[in-house]
Amino acid sequence: MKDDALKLQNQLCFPLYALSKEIIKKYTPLLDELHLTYTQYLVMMVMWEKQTINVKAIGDKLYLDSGTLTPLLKKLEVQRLITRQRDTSDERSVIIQITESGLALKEKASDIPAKIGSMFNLNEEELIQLYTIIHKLLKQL
Amino acid sequence: MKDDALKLQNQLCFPLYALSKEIIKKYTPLLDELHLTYTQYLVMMVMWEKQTINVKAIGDKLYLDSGTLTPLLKKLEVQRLITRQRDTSDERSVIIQITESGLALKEKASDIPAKIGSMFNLNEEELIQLYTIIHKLLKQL
DNA sequence: CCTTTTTACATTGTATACAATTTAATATTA
DNA sequence: TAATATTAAATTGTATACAATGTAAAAAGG
Repeated sequence: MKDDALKLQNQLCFPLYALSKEIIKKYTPLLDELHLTYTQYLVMMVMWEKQTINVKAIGDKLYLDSGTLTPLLKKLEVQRLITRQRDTSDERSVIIQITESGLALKEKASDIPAKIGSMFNLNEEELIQLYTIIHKLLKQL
Repeated sequence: MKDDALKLQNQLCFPLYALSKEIIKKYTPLLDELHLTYTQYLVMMVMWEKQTINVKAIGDKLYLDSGTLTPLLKKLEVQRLITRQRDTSDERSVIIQITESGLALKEKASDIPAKIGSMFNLNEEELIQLYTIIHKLLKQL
């Protein structure tokens, strides 16, 4: 690798980490109204798409393990947004189901993407570049 | 904003968050040898550059607050990598100084950037695009 | 100069993250 | 099929993150 490229890569890992945190901070006030944290919101997005899915599959989608998901899902259960039950056909697995309240919350969350998007002043070309590179990296790692 | 752009932006926040976490996971085995976590490594990078700096300035550079830094800096102090002392000219401020051991650790860490870089199969153009867009976003947020 | 405000750090409380281990169930294979 | 290996969750322990609050010091301003 060229020296320049090495230097540049050095200036990428930290900004990526910082940017990720700053974006999550922007979500926080919007999600407060729904009584969700960012990670809980990610899980609910999966649930809005799937309605029924097990813990393992949620983890695969969100790059999270049971150590993170188990307590988080218990909190969503307390809020009556989901239910948790063992899979009778495979007792190792726990099936997560969205509730009526959970589904209803989707409407309340519907304006969040646009609000967050409006904070990103990127043009279409930049969005596509960023999308392309990030997904390429995620596949590599 | 166009619908397409909105959809794309939706597929950006989460991948950014996931990518950031995956990259940090790649650092972990390398940093284990130095008995540092990723965040501790970021602080040490600041110390290698500055030698002497106060907590507030570290926080500004790394987007971290005293709630995160105070306990982390105490751990680095226990490891004898830094010292902490009140600024006599402004008793509100705490001055962090790197120690000999702390400086010595820089050599051990010198091959980390190249090792991480080798996991990024991006060409120069992509590196520059990513760098440009991330820094643009960080400035906006 | 004295009151008010701001600043820097520490503390408290909540919520991730994740490695490592444990437990129970299922799959594999000798 | 009995022993072994693998898998899915849960648990434990450590380390962030950060909002909110507390505390003490410094700055501002009347």
